[in-house]
Amino acid sequence: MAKDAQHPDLDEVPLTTVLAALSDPLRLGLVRLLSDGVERQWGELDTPVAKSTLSHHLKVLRSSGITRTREEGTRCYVHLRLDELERRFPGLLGSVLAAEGHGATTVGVKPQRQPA
Amino acid sequence: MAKDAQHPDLDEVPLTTVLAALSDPLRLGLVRLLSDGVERQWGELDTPVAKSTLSHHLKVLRSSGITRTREEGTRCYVHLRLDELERRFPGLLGSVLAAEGHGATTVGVKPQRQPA
DNA sequence: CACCTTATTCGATGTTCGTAGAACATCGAA
DNA sequence: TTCGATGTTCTACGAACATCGAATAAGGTG
Repeated sequence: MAKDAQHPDLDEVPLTTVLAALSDPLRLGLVRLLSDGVERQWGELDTPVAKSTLSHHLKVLRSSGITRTREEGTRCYVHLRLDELERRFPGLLGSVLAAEGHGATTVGVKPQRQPA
Repeated sequence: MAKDAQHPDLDEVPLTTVLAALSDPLRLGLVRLLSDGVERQWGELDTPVAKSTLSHHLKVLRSSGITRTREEGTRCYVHLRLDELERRFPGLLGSVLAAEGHGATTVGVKPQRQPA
């Protein structure tokens, strides 16, 4: 992401934007995976889409204030803005994650080459 | 709606579908208006869109299991499936309605000609 | 420096969505 | 039956979106 790593102030983000971001199966899957609060690296995310597509979806999540991206060298790490989301939309993430039969794409974690 | 007034079983509806339905400003506005549990007639809904567009949005809400439509003569009435939604997605509607700065379109209630 | 890895951006494509107007179907009332 | 009110459906179109592959930029490593 780099240059335009715009992380919006959550107070500026309308609810509709967040809901739209969460209404995509892949993005919801990503959020579910990240819901444990652990920061993941791009490469760890095991999704059924092309790299560029994944990059796009992560950008959507980022620009809607759901995730935060941090870069370290060439690697990028993502994590949910859990606390902020909870303050802005109390209970939302919880009820979203609690739902069964969510149509989310299952996103796994690829064993990543440990940067020693 | 009439012929194909399909009201899906909420258990069959994926979360992503519900979120997608709620991510539109007008639809979210409709849901907010209906959140008091009161059943409203089509004509009562004061929205800034054409009749056909409103019909479309109401159809989306209906087919995603959020609202239920009842027809009486030529009039149609809508109301939220509050209890069912709560059981299926506990807390979801509450947190959605609680959010401030939702980007919802404000939907008013038109004084309706009382069918005496 | 050459090279590999990682992620972004660009161009192209096909799909879905929101919207409106016109035509149609229904029902109730005059 | 004719008219008016109410909704639905059809058709169309531009905007937005999802997707991919190729090209690009930036960091490490040898």
